[in-house]
Amino acid sequence: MENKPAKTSRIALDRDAWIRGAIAILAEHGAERLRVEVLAKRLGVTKGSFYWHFKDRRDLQDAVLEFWKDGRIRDIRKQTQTDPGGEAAALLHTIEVYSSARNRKGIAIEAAVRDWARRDPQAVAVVEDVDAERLACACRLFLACGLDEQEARARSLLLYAYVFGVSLMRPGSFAGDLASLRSWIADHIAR
Amino acid sequence: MENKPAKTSRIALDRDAWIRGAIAILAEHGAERLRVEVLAKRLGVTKGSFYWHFKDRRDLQDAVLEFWKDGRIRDIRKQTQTDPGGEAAALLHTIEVYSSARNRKGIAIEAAVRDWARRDPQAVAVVEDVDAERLACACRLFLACGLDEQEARARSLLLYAYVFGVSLMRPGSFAGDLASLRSWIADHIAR
DNA sequence: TGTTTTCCATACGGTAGGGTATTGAGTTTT
DNA sequence: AAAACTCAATACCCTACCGTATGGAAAACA
Repeated sequence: MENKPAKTSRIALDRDAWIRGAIAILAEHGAERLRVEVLAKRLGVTKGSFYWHFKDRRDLQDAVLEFWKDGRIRDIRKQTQTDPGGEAAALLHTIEVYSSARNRKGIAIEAAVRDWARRDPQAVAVVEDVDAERLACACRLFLACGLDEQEARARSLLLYAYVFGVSLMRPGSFAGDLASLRSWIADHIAR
Repeated sequence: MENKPAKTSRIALDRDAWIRGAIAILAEHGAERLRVEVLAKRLGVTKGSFYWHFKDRRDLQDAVLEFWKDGRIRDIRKQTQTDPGGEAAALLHTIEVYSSARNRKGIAIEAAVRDWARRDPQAVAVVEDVDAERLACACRLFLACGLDEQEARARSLLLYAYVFGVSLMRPGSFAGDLASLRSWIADHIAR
């Protein structure tokens, strides 16, 4: 009850905490299920608090989209930065990172946002910005590997389409040795 | 166009009509928004009718999934059947058909079902069955082209992952000449 | 014709959720 | 200490749905 250690005893929620909670719901249940009462319950408060931090549900949604966009753009820049000569390895690294099962949560969020973008113009804009940045980053690497502009663009598109596509599929028993198939594919995309 | 029961002025709905309407909603608004009252309104009746044809909402969902699964399996078999020697062309044809913007409605349904499968075990099972059939059909074509088992499987996986992935992306201005990029990619996948 | 079956309307109870208004308790500022 | 600010609880209204119970009209059948 009397839990008041020092000056930060009051563990007050800020906008960022709400956004993080919202993204967890997004990953688990999708954009449609991102409801303020559910989110409030998850954070252990009531929605009375929510409407202090956000104008309305739409306000939260926009904040979530911006948060995700910034994170994704920072991430792709980090993943694709390399010293001269390491571009080919960086491409394989990117394919690995983005299609890996290690990245389950990230993939779930990605899928949720992309599905969201099927009905929400704001989500469309964000996805377009993220895709543009990713394609540009990959394209830069391919160009550094000596490919011409056209082929660099085509391979970049193939790379990301494959990565997102495979995260949607259920290869099941078809791919007995999924790892080696992935490896073959990565080589085929990156050259 | 539709097979009406002869001289009856009463245009009674049957289970199939409900399923078709449900799929339209699925394409437009996603699985989460497939609600019986909304669907009933779309069909110009009340939900009193719905509960005559279906036990509950889940019953409709399962029927929709089965309907989609049957259609998709029939379609992939049709698209990939070919005379001996036409396998390579059939592969390009398949890529073209499945990633074409002409197929907007079908792609929307596909995306909705796959998103659905993130939370619904029944949808997972259906998607797995459809993917298995599609991969098998593509693999058959690749094998007929003379590839070994491993490469045939890898290319099949790449083919479908790419096709679904590209339907989720928003290349925007990156792909100035999207058509030629797609063409390059199709060749690169099919060889 | 009368009966049965088929399909749908109406009314109802119940839950989930969005948004607002109000109050209040803890914290910071004056 | 008083005032102001921050964050949250409560109560309330309203809409969207799910599922059920019941009745009724139109076909189909006897």
